Amino acid sequence: MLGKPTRNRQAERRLATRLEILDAAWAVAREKGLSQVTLREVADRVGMRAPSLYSHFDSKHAIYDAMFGQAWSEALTVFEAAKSAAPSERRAAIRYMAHTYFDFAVSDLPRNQLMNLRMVPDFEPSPQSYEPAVAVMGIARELFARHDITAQEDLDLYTAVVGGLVDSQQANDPGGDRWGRLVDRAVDMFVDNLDRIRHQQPAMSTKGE
Amino acid sequence: MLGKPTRNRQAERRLATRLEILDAAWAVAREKGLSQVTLREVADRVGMRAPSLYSHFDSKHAIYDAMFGQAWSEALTVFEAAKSAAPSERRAAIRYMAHTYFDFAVSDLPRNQLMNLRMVPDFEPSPQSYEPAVAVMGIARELFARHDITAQEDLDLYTAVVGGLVDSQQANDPGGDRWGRLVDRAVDMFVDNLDRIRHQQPAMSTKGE
DNA sequence: GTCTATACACCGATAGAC
DNA sequence: GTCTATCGGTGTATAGAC
Repeated sequence: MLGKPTRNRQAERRLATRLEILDAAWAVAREKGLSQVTLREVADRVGMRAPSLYSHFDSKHAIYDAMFGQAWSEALTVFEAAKSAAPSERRAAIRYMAHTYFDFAVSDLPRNQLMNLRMVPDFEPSPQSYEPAVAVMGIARELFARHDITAQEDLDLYTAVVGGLVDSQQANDPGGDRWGRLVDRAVDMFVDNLDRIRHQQPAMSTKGE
Repeated sequence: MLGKPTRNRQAERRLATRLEILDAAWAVAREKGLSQVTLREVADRVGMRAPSLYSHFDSKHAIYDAMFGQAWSEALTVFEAAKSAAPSERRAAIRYMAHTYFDFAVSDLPRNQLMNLRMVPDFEPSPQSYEPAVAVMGIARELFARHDITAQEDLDLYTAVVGGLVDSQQANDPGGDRWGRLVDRAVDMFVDNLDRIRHQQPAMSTKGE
């Protein structure tokens, strides 16, 4: 008597359909903007009627949620590679991480809009989709820890600076590099500030959470 | 024969109604969020039917546009006062301006969401409503010029840093001060970086746009 | 000019037949 | 699973009462 097949054709087909729907949603987002992603438009692109999408996703927010998870999973892949490829010297390493994040964020407008919330009113990611986002933060934290940067305030300041550069770039000069050119300088500014603070107070290096 | 009355009661009434509508829209935004501002809800609060709002505004976007103009006009008032009250020493002056902007932005979530776009899909402010926003930038530019900071890159870096602090604060710790505590440090970091760059290249002080 | 009633096109979501 | 039909919601256009 044969047992259950190791491959489940039905589950594979179902997963493929889910991915097809998400691809269509990304396509609409990139062509017409994130706010123009409607169930009818997405359904049309995959050859369905709008209500049929509910067989694969509980709601429109569930589609956004899955896209959010995809986006941060992509980021996780990029950051894991960057972690291995990063230079060993502190300033160079942080420059490398900053450029990695900046380029990734700026290269895809709707993806970044979705990843950093806003723009989709009332959308909150599920814990599951948030997982890769936490993992990305963990990688950044590890890399900073290599260079003895562990204080939460230091990481907060860094994320605010790099996030501010990304936001300014996308809002005021999309497609250009007016703020991209400032990434190295911003990192230098940050590292110099760290050095200065430690020089003044050399005994507070293991404070952060 | 009497000429035209100097006061136009009809125009006054019309303006008052416009302000009443905008106040109602702000109230909805603060109570339920910016995305929950609907014409029917706003109309209900001022004792009208939804289509009647079209006697006072061309569209819902026109309401957002007027709110955008109001918000930046408030900012202009605050910044003009700050300009007069700012300390004369450079570092202290920039700290003062940074705190002024940070506190203003953080104190009203929906206002800031509207001022810095996003969150309202497809909304673009009209040139007229954008005017006070430009004026605010002009004031900031003047104050920086007092301290010989005129290069566009320097201003770009500053706005990115302060904007990043505001965004981080509102997104990750609304109501708290986790990033607010970093404002002084961020300004110091910025000013130190300016000093360092000038010390290295003392002949590039009049480069910016 | 100001407001209302009505209507339209679109949205996300649900119910039920097949 | 996917369909059709439909619901309550939205922004908005228009015709007409006052």
